[in-house]
Amino acid sequence: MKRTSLDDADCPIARALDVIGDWWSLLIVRDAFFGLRRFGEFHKSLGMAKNILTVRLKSLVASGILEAVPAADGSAYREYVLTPKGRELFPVLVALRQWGAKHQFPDQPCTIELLDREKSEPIPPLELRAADGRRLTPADTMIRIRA
Amino acid sequence: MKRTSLDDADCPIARALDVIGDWWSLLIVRDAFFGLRRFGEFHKSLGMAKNILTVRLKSLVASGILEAVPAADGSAYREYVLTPKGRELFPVLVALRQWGAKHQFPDQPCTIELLDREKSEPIPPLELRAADGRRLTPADTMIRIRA
DNA sequence: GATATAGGTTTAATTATGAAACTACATGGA
DNA sequence: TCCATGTAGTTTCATAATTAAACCTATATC
Repeated sequence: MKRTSLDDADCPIARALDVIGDWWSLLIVRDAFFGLRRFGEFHKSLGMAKNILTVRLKSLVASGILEAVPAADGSAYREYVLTPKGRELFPVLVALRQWGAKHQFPDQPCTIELLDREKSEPIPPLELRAADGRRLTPADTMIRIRA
Repeated sequence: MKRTSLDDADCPIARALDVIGDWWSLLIVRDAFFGLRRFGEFHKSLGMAKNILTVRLKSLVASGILEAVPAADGSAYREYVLTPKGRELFPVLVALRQWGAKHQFPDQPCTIELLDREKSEPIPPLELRAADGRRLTPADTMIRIRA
């Protein structure tokens, strides 16, 4: 009666969620994008129990999303940094951010904005586009199962 | 000692995950995009325990992601369909799908493809672009907290 | 009306999460 | 050097969530 594993599912969404589909992992990744590297930094930022932070960090390292490296300041501690695989989660975070900002702030608007650093202006919503550049709605897409 | 709630966090990612950040919710939404509507359809597709399917459906309805409507075939049963808010999760699912397909199929490539229906060709990776169309990497972005 | 199916609820066992205490090691200061 | 403090965890125990299976009721089918 274990938590059902999705790591052998055919669906890439299921496999992705098997690795990062819990309450904390993507928040750790978010903080890693924000520049946090140390156990204590994550702990303070997220306010989560230390034992489960330990488990999550180990899991993210095991999944190849984070890498544990010697501390940059020369101290004997470790630091956790995003791997290329982890950095490629950026669109997932942006999509979640945009959805959350639009739909989960019913009273006053969200005060945290993602900006284009060069122009200091907000980043427009992610759009799904076809190879030829056409904007696509969900209905414009379909699933194909390759033999 | 309840599960820590993130629904009052300032961060839109945290608020989004508070609603859909569990193992099953996004898979239910995925199936809803695929056209599934009935309790039994979700149950069969996902293979999850029925009681927690009940809880998740209720939660998704309460969050305004799904809506419970009378069955389309005139029977007395209910069906669960995506609301506009739920349909706007599409970029999240696409981002997860693309990441999972790229990184979670180490042996043989993923056999499930998302296609542009009109051309029957694969949909290219989501890209983050500035208002002026420049492609943005994570390093090209920054967070601003509005006063 | 009898039977089967859909859509749940209930129950009990297992697993995950959480808070706090505890430990080991590193660092900094007197 | 010695002590105090900080970092990074681990351990323990209580609580909450997930699971599987049995059960239940209303609906649909014959």
